[in-house]
Amino acid sequence: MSETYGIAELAREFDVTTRTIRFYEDKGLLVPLREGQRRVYAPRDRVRLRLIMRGKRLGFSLDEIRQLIDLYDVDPSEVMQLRHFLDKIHEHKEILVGQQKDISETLAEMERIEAQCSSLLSEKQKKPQTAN
Amino acid sequence: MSETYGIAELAREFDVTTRTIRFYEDKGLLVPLREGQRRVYAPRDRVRLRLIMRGKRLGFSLDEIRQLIDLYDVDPSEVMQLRHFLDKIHEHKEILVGQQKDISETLAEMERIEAQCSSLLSEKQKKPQTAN
DNA sequence: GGCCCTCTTTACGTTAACGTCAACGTCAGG
DNA sequence: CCTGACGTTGACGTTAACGTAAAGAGGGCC
Repeated sequence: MSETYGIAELAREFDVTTRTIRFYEDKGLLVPLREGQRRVYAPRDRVRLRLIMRGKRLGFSLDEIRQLIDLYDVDPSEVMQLRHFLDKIHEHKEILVGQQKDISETLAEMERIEAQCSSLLSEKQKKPQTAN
Repeated sequence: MSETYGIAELAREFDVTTRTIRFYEDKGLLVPLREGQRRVYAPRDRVRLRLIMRGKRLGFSLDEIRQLIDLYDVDPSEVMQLRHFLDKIHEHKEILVGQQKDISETLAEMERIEAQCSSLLSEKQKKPQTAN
């Protein structure tokens, strides 16, 4: 019933090399099952890989990403751990909100430059003779 | 009239080392004036440094950041360059929008986990005797 | 059996982004 | 004049995140 994947399969899907996937395993980001020597990836590994890629797009290190991923596997055993988790989550949420702010600032500036740039361009195209 | 800054001054303000600032200069991200041997930073260098830090928070490489910064110094000379600029801007805007999506997805998941986590916590605190 | 293909481990190489250390100049204060 | 704070260049060290190459296991198939 449960779908499984080979390493090359995942590599193609996420456009990374198999080396990269094994590297992530070395770093404790992925823990696939084995069939003999072969690595066998379950859907949860695929989800993890997706989380990893998203983390990378946001500029987080593999270390930070691992901590993040661990948040998805909360085991509701110890209260202390739950508190700690909540702290971690708050911490990361703040970083993300900061990034949102950085992005909207940057986008605003991009659009300012863009407008200025394309107005210059249309001017030039109206009167291409005036090299003024 | 125009304010200037020393390297240590900027380093303190942005919480980086002087080594880092010199490194950015090596990479062509900063081009301070000189007084004899000493580097003298103008307000525009300070702005650039701010842009660099923001870029880093968003996970861009120094190379990408340099390209970005260059966008702020559009010289309206050549039409070809303007077109090229517009392309670059579009390109980067798409990345930023992608990041926005990644962030809001992640934030949503964080809050889902957070809710689940704190509901577990409050349960535990109501009946701390049931180690169930 | 021979060949090809995928997968495995092991190990060394590489790039970016700095850190660290050495060796030296310069200027104000005591 | 000496010290100490601050600045300079240059060179080598370090860490993260892989790339690359070598050498071999195992299975399918003709």
